[in-house]
Amino acid sequence: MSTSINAPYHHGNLRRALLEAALIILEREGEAGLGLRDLARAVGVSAAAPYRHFDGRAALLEALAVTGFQRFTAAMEAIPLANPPDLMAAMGKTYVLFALDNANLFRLMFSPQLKRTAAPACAWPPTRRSKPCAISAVATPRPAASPRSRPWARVHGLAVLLLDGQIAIRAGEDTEALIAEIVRTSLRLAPAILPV
Amino acid sequence: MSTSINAPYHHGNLRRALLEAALIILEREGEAGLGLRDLARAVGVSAAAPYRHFDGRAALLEALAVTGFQRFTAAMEAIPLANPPDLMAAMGKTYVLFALDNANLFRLMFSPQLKRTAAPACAWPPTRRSKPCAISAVATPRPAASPRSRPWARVHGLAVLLLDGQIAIRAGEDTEALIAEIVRTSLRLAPAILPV
DNA sequence: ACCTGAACACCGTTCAAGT
DNA sequence: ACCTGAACACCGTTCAAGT
Repeated sequence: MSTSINAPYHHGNLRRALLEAALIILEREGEAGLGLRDLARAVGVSAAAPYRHFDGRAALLEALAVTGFQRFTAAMEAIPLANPPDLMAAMGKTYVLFALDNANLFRLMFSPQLKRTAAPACAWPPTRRSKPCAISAVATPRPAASPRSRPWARVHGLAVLLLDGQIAIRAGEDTEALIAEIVRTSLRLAPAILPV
Repeated sequence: MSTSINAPYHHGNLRRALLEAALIILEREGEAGLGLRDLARAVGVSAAAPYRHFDGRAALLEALAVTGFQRFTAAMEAIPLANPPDLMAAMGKTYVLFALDNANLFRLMFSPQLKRTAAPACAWPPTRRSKPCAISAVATPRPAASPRSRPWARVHGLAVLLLDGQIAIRAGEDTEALIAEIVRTSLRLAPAILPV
């Protein structure tokens, strides 16, 4: 019986189990509270076991960030497929809600302490040219980093302001509607009027 | 001779020495790289000595944040006294430049992991009513946390975007001028047009 | 190939003891 | 009153050894 419980870890899915447990701990305790030994304990494995799958704590954090960017990109790329009446507003809303729903993961994704060994997998907007969807029309690649060419900057700023509690949402307010309105206004004005 | 070197620490300025050294290490290594034992070593004192002056690492971090807010507030309050032609632009520029010049301290000041035991000393805009300067005309107290009532939110967002590298400044660009222009535009439009 | 156990050099924190 | 030395329970990381 104990064999059936431990069996999966001998079948190659310890890496996934570690990542899943790590995501939960990260969101509950924050990055500082995510210890490699705690993680190994949570998954029921020895303290040294994670080192078969990750080069160390920094590598684990980067792997978490990469899965974060994958989920984030997937969520953003799903929006145009639904043909919403206001595409920009819908994508901005998804952007901000992802940040609020995955606060610590989002913070980690944009943390300056990330090693970013797998650079292109740790960036938004995605740099690959293979996906010709609405994103490429809106998103500009890294090199052209002029403020004018970064329409997502405003939305990112809004997300961070909400995360930092710098913009507080009053009790009883319709969070989603408020965010949608702010995002809509920001994105509409951004290219037309504002230099950011 | 060794007496003259160690003497200051017996005269009551170990606390200040710790804070000064901590600020340097924080800016060089980031919050994660600021260890209590490293700090004690850097100041030439035993590992237990800091505990006479701070309740622990969290308390030291909060003390750092408090001095950060003090310096920040002082810098901001100095602007109106100089009677600049465009007060808002000047204050916004000071805000953003402080963030860039004290990146890790600024991040710590708004970090969600801050204990904030001394709550009013860990906030911007300052909550005290004692200083009737231009700030009180612009800054709104915490309770009224509506997006509309937070003109500093946009500037804070810009600061974080620059810190995160989400808005990159191209090589050869006039950083100060660029920031000043963005800040000026943001602050002017904020109360009039935008809901943030 | 994948995991364990024990070890190493560290932490933050506490506490008796020194001056 | 302020600091030291030694100790405690932890870390992240490494490495021989197990299966």
